[in-house]
Amino acid sequence: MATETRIPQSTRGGRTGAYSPQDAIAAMIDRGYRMTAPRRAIIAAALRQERPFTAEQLVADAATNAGESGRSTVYRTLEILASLGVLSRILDASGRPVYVAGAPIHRHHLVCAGCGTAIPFNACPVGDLAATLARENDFEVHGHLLEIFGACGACRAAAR
Amino acid sequence: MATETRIPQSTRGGRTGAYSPQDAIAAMIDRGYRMTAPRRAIIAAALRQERPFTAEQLVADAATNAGESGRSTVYRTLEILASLGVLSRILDASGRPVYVAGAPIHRHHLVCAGCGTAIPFNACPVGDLAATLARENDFEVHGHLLEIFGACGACRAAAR
DNA sequence: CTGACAATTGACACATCATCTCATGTGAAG
DNA sequence: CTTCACATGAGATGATGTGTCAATTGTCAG
Repeated sequence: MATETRIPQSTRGGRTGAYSPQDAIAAMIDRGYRMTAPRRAIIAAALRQERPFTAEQLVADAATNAGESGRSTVYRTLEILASLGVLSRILDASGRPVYVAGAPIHRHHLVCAGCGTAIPFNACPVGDLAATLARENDFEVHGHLLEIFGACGACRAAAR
Repeated sequence: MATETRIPQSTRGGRTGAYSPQDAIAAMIDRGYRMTAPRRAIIAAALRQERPFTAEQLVADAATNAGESGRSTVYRTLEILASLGVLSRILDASGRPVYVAGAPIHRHHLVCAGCGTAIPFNACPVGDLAATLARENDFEVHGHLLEIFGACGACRAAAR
């Protein structure tokens, strides 16, 4: 069975809800996935990132810092990690999909157009509005995406 | 000169703020763009769409229903139309960019995952929150994107 | 009306991102 | 240790998008 939701035990990365590689590995085994060398390398590389990253970036990173994982394997593993909540797949300011560590509880971020940093926030102003709109438009709401774009302090300073 | 904002005169399509081909052509000429046969065909094809469409779909549509416009021309013209507010470029439920008729006043949409229809809405619950988050995170807000995903009535009915 | 010039076109090359296939490799259960 | 289903990864394929440049064409001045 093991259908329970996995809660990461350690948050020593300082990020709320962040998984350690061990947590991620445990979560994968828990779901019946085999633990292979490429997967370990990809998990390590993914959780090593400090900023949102594209799948293609991780292909390159895993190639240099780990033992050459194939593109297919990287894409597949990222997909699995996203499905487990270890990573979330969000959109950057250009609408391109990027991965970021952490569970996609809300997919709400402040996204810096300069450096790509996505600062998550929990306040959700959408709930009531979504319910109202759903009623008015005969629409069944499944989820929502709120991304606030702009420039972080560091990037504004660098621009000067 | 002619820096005034163009307001579409006709809304007979029934959609709020929709441009007619004539409006779109006038807006382009107004900005100094030349009116060519391919552009007329692309405008007509774009405004004929009843649902959000990708650039590639319009390449195909313009090829069959109009006189074969090149891919480059279609992409360039859609970009111009988006810059004029005739179309907006939004993201579908998969994060892929699609075009939809109308000005992107807020980029707020109810997006149906089934048929891709994007129902725009104007209520914006983000303003105060964005200001607060900006202050707390030393972040300069440039804009935001709010997309509520789900299923429209027609698609729910079709599913049954 | 007509010529001239600059905007525009579109075929094509190229780049990026992502998915699929399938022969080969390997983790892990027994 | 054997077995086999799961996993890998090289390469093909395809979708999307950008850049180039010679040929074409809209528009304006005269």
